[in-house]
Amino acid sequence: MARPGGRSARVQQAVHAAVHELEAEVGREALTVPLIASRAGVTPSTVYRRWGDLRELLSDVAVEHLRPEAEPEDTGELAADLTVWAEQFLDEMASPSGRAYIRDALLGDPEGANAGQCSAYAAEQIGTVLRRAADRGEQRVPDAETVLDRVVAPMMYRILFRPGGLDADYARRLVADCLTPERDRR
Amino acid sequence: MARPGGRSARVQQAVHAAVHELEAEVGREALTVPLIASRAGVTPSTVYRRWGDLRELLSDVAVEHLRPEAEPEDTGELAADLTVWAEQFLDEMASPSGRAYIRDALLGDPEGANAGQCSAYAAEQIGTVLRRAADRGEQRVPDAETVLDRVVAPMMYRILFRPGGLDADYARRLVADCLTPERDRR
DNA sequence: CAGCTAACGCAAAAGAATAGCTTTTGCCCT
DNA sequence: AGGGCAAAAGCTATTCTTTTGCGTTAGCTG
Repeated sequence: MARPGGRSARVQQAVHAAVHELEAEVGREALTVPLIASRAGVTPSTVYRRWGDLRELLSDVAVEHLRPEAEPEDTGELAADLTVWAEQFLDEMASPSGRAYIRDALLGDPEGANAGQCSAYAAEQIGTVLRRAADRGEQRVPDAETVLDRVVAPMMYRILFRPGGLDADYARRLVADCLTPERDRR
Repeated sequence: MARPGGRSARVQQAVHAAVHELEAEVGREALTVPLIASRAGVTPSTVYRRWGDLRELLSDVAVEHLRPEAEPEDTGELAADLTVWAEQFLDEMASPSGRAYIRDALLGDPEGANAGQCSAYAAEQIGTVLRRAADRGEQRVPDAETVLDRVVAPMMYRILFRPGGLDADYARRLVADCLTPERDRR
């Protein structure tokens, strides 16, 4: 955006707020650009020009919803920190609204910038957990890439491609397997 | 569908064929229901009634594209079989058209049936590879779930959420790590 | 072969998206 | 401060998509 301040900023905020309100009032399926624009006190053409289409707008909004609200909990031990974080992550992402936001974020975003942001959020939180562990002097702290591959990716894959059968125990198993590489599998 | 044979089947095939043709001719972005319907020799309302909207239709077509065309190669050894398969899988899925099909399949499919089908295709191919290995009497053959979690899921996650930086070497590493669980990580 | 009904065609109407042009409003420069 | 430039929003007409109601066709069943 060439003009971050003033009217542009107000319009962006009004439109995002309108999406939030209308999502709650009429449901995601019933959202349309004219409806959102009218609620935001803006003309539809403004929305089309700024966002291109409804999908891209919803993609933007979805990324906001997916931003973590707090720092990961600090229990004093890596395994517990990661487990708690993974359980909560899975819980949020696998819920109906979480799945809807993920899909929206992926969808209206051919370049992958919004999707990349989602991954960056997770990477950031994991980085925090791992850094704490390293600062405490814990041994065998994996790197963030490994945790993304071994914990986050399987959860996301199942959320997107294999609906059903996801629970906190699965998250715990992934974390445990990730932290104990010598464990034998059949 | 209550009437699998006759006209219904012909319409379905004509519409799918029209999508294929037009994808090649005008590009995915330019596809519209009226355009597809006219090419298929059908009225738009028929398409809307059968598929609901464009996204669901494209989701159906995408799943067809994602169906594997051949059995996995048989090299006589599990590690090589899996490596070859993963390399090819990543290559196809990470390509621009592969990514587009994945997104389409996920998108127009609130129930997740089409997405589940994609995962089932991969599981089937992996199952074939693992079964061969077991029949040969190889030791330490993982189960299909493990391969999905450790090989397929990370590739898919990166394709969807972290564009860029994907190559055959990554696929090889995932397979190797999956087959040698005692390997130490930092 | 006769009846039933799902599925399609047709056409009208509602709604959404686009494009051209005008107006407003930040922002920068003197 | 004031003036000029250009980005962004408003307005409106037009096009295209989507929905809907009703009549027709054509598989399926007895």
